[in-house]
Parts: sequence; structure tokens; C-alpha cells
Amino acid sequence: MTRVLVIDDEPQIVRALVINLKARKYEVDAAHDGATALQLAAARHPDVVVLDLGLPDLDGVDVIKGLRGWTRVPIIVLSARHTSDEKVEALDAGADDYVTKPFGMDELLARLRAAVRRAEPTGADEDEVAVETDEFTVDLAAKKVNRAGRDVRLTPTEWHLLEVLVRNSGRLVSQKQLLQEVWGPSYGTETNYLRVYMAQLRRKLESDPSHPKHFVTEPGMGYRFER
Amino acid sequence: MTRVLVIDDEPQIVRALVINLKARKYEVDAAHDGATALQLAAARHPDVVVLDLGLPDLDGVDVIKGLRGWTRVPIIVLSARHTSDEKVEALDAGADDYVTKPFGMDELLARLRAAVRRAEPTGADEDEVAVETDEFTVDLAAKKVNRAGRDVRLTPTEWHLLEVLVRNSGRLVSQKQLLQEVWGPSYGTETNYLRVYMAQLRRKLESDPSHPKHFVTEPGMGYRFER
DNA sequence: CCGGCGCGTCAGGGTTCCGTCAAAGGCGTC
DNA sequence: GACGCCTTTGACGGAACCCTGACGCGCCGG
Repeated sequence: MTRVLVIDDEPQIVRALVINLKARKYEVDAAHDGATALQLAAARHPDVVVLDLGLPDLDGVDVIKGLRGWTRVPIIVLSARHTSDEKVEALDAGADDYVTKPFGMDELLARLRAAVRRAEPTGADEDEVAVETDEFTVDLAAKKVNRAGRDVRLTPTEWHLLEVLVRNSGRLVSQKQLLQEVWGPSYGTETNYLRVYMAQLRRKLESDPSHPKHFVTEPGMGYRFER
Repeated sequence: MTRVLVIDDEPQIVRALVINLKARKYEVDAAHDGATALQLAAARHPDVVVLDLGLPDLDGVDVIKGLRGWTRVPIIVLSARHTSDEKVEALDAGADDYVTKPFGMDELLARLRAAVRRAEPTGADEDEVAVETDEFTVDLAAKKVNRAGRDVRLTPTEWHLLEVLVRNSGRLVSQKQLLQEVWGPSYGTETNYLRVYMAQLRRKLESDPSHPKHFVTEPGMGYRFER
């Protein structure tokens, strides 16, 4: 059964969604603030998330980023804001769709079906939450890196970079893709950023930073994380 | 480079889209009716499709179905119709997103980025991701070549050349086509480049580089990859 | 028999790309 | 306002890569 996580602070909207979804044989969890939402998502692993941007505790975009840190679950954003900027920001943060309130229930359900459908065949959203190497462990959900029993402190940018590499474990990630995912879609040529932060990651995580085993450089193409 | 197929019968909309997309380094094809659209999609394998529903020849939904018959390429629908029914129908037919006209260019571009982003890591718009021979394995998604259990390091040019040959596995690829795909459209006669890099590929991948089994020369014509 | 052509091989030199270090700029906290 | 942390930027040596020219070989036609 498809599991949906609904995040909204307005009870009547939550109720309407829950009723409609349950009637269509979805399994539904609901949260009314960002913190419980992130917690619920980690615990329940929903197949799709419906997220209202106007939450009491966290900014909606931060919720998106929090989710995108460790999962590719489809996120459909609900919002009362019609401005283009809001939409662009949410979509670039990692949302899959953006629906403005008031919305038609039929349309939302159709968008939800579309989101679930295209997520399906990739198979396991259960792409591990923790990745281990012989030297350190990366916990994507908890946003923690452990090395020799001690937690390693990473800056936000370091963590974001690590995240992208680990999520594509084994695959080559092009410099452009790294730049755009970490620094934003308007970046793509500032390869010096990559050099600096890759050096910092290696210094913090590799046992011999000048001869990296896990963060491999492919000259002229990009970087690759090997466990 | 990301390839976009724009389908719309209104010239001014097509022009606006093409200009904006090209300015952002997308490669753009355009069609003004459904028949040529389907043809172009098959020939060019776009990474994302922008489709206007009001076409002169075919119904928009039929175009969606025609595409969905053989590809999972993201489809973003443009339409002047605001009714819920239209949206539901298009989305359930296989569209990924639905934008009503008039639309904000920023928003459309953001939705386009979102569509491309989530389609990316699954890798294969192509059928096969990994190609095996008796001596080595080419993983097109991870950009990895494995031979006798060990990863083979390829330079960007070597990899690019290998990619073109493997994607045309079994077929003869002309020297001109190889040169243009790897070195750019303005090349076509510099066959010495091919000789050098083909030699390097064979040295790295063939068990007997001077008697190649997989990278076959067709004198005067081009090269062929045989698995 | 010999010259031309296409292909494979090799090695050098110019250029690009990467790792490293250091310092300046931005931002929030105390 | 001073401090600390993080990000951005610039500079430099060294490595990796790409282009280039030269040479040898086999094939074919003159």
C-alpha cells in the first residue's frame, strides 16, 4: 500500500486530505509542524510527501532540504503563495511539484499519482540511510559522520558535498552536477570551490589525505565516492 | 548537455522558450505538431519534453500516450485550459507536470529543472546501463570500466570515445561522426586523433592490443565496437 | 618494383587541471 | 566592537592530459 505523509498546520486541510486519501486506499501519516514531519519521515519512510510551506516552526524550504539529505521521496508542495520566486525556490530546493491553494482535490490526487508512478520503478527508496567504509560511517538521516568512534564535525557545505557524493556512491559525479547541487543551479564552472572543499573532506575523513582511497578524483570529469 | 523537445503550434511561445532555454545552455529541438514531435522524440531522445496540449493534428493526450509507449522521458504539459478534468486526464495519461498558460518563465524553468533532476540518477533513458564483453565491463551510468576485477582509469577523451562506440555497439561508426561527437562539430578530418586514442583504448582494454577483438578498424570508413 | 595511402605506435612539449596554502570577506555571537 | 567560524578568492608548483610530428608497416595500384 502506498504511504503518504501529510504535513500541514491547518487541521481542516489535513482532515480533508486524510479522508480523501484513505478513501482511495492510501496509508496516511500526518504532522502539523516541521520537526515532527522530519521525524515521522525517517521513522515511516513514506512513498510520497505532501508539504505545506507555511509551518509554525521551520521554514518549508528547510523541511525539503532536510528530507533531501537522505531520501529521494517525491515531495509535493502546497502553498498559499502564488509568486514565482517562492515556487522556484521550493522546486530548486528539491520539491517535485508545487500546488497553490486553494487547490482542487482531483488535481492534487492526480499529481500525487503522477509523482508516485514515476518514483515506482527505481525500486527501493530503501537506499540505505547509513553508508560505511572501513574508516568511517556516514548516517544520512541523522546527518552524522563517525570516524574511529568519534563524531566528525562538518560545516554545512562540507556536509552537503559529502551527501551528494555518498548518495551517488560508486558513480562518477561530474563537477558541474556537484556545483549545481551544492551551490545552486547558477553555478557550474567554479571548480576551485570543489578543490577546496574536497581537500577539507579528505583531511577530515581520509586516513592519508594526500592519497585518498574513498574520494577519488577523475581528472577533467569529476569525483567519485568509493566505500 | 540537456536536450529539450518543445512542442507547440504558437510560434511566439516556441520562440520565447527556445531563446530562454538556449541562453541557459540547453540543447533545444522544436516541433509544431504532434506527428513531427513523435518523430523528433524518437530520433533525438530528449531529456525532457515540453508539450502544448492544443495541437493542430493530434490530441495532446495522444501525444503523451505515444511517448509513454516507449520512453519514460519527463513530460511537462502546457495548456490554456484551467479545468481540473483536463489536468487529471493529462497527468493520468503519463504527464509529469501541468502548467497553465499564461505561465511565468522562471517557474517553468524551475519545474523543468526539477523534472530533469529526478530523472537523472536513474541513469538509463537508454536501454542498457552496463555492457559486458568477455574481457571487460563498461558501466555507462557510473562511468566505470572494469577489467579482470580492477577498475581501469580512462581520461575524459578516452571515455567519451568509448561511450560513443559502446552506445552504437555492433554498428559501424564513421570517423567523421566519432570526431564530431567527441571533439566537436567543427572537427571531421583529424583522423590522427582517432588513431592515437583508439590505440590507447585498445592498450587499456584489449588483451592483445595489436590484434583487437572488440575495437575493430574498418579501413577508410570508421570503427566498430563488438562485445 | 616502387610510391602513395591509411593505419598503428611512440615520445616530447605546451596547456589545462588539480592539490595546497594563505588571506580576505561575511555573518552571527558574545 | 571584537571574536570565531565559515565561505570565497587568489596564487603557485606539480601532475595529468591533449595535441603534434615522426616513423614503420601493410596494402594497393601504377
